[in-house]
Amino acid sequence: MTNPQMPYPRPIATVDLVIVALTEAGLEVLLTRRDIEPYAGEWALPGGWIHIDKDIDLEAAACRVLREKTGVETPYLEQLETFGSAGRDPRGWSISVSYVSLIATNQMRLPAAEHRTDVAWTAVTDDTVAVPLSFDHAKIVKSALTRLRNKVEYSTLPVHLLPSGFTLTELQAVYERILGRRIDKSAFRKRIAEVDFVEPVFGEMRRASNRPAQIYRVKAGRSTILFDRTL
Amino acid sequence: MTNPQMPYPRPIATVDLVIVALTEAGLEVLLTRRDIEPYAGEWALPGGWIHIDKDIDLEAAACRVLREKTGVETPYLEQLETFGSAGRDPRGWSISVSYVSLIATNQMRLPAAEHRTDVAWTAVTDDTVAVPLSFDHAKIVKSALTRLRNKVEYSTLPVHLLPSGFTLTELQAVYERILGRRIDKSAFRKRIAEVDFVEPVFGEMRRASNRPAQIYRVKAGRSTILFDRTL
DNA sequence: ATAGTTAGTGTATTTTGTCAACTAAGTTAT
DNA sequence: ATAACTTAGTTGACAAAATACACTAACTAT
Repeated sequence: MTNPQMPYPRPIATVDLVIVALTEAGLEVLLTRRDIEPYAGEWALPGGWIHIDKDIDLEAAACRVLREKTGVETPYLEQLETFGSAGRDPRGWSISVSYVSLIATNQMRLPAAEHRTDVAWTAVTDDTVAVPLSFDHAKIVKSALTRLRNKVEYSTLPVHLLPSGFTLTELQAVYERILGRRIDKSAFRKRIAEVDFVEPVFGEMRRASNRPAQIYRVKAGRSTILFDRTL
Repeated sequence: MTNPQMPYPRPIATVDLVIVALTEAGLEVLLTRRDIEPYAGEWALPGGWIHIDKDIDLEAAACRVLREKTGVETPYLEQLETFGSAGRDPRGWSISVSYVSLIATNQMRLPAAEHRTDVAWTAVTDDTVAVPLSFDHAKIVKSALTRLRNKVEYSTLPVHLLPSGFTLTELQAVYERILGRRIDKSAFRKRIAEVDFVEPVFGEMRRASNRPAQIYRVKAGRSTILFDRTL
């Protein structure tokens, strides 16, 4: 820093979001089609420039992007990793602060309604989406899903992928689908009880042609808790 | 993004480093005294603007700062968290991409030689340094040390705080000092053997007035490995 | 009633962690 | 020389925890 009064040229600064939901098909990521250059017409993560006049901080910028794309107001939002280099954007040296957001499918004001071709949920396999992505967004997606899978192993994070009322069997199924392996029912319930982050909603039951299941909700303020050990 | 061809005003972009070493006194963090406004004369984390003409990417910028301050060339360097807001720097909306670096005390070309008053190692207690820090750097230090302590629990990360040859007892002592609790010798050695990341340097022994101890080194390419379970 | 299905719990077995003792190999004091 | 001391490194008994698997419960459909 020889003379910082003389301003250095500044890099481009953006936030990009990996918005994840779990559907029947598996994990899906929300993508948008770019309407301007560079990469016009191609798929990219929802994101945008930081508006230094409107956004009070990074998280506010990420929230704004999320609201604009999905209408979700109070999501699970976590900073992921920051990518910055001379080459990742043809317009010049750029920084992307990336965030992961988990949302329950039913929480959205359907941003990907059938007739829209500029927003789409895209299935993820092997931490990769099926379509090619602009910039280094494929790397960001991979980073997000690696982090997600690791964290699921020792946290209550998957509740954010479910609606507010759910059964323990449903919760277990979310863990199993993300981890890609079976979990023992009794071990799973023991762990959930220890962590003490859900409570039964008395009277509310999920009914089917079998024994009804108790419906649970997250205890106030305990939505993300880390386990001592892995599942 | 209404018209991104018209450039938005860009935030200030910097990298800041939490450089950690372990001395007899405990964990210490390297601080520098600022020579220019804002906060001239006060302590801050080593850091600097991203030079978009010289730095190829964020990690290169962090490496440059580390080299300038400590002379260390091949450190353990890990991206931590990115802080950005309208208010954290009086000069305007600014982004700080923070990194943690672990270095062995003896690896440095003494940046904090006795006669220098602009660089200093400062003891950490309770994830806080003893002196007040500029900007939001106290928050960055806290974030770094929280991450460090968590990660020590399930990774081989502490080797980076030791010189290249070390005994298992020395390695265990590093874990114990960071975690602040005793670890059972036999359990510790079992875990280290399982992870298989160190190997004995045959013939080299640490000698004292007792039974000599085998000296170990990190196996090539296995310097940072995660455990299945916690220590 | 009975069969079928999923919810929810209990238990035996195996695995893992804890604690403490033990042997090993050197130095130092007598 | 030898006994005392110190730290290195290993072993085994016991307690605690994870795992697998079976069992009981509560409903619907036939």
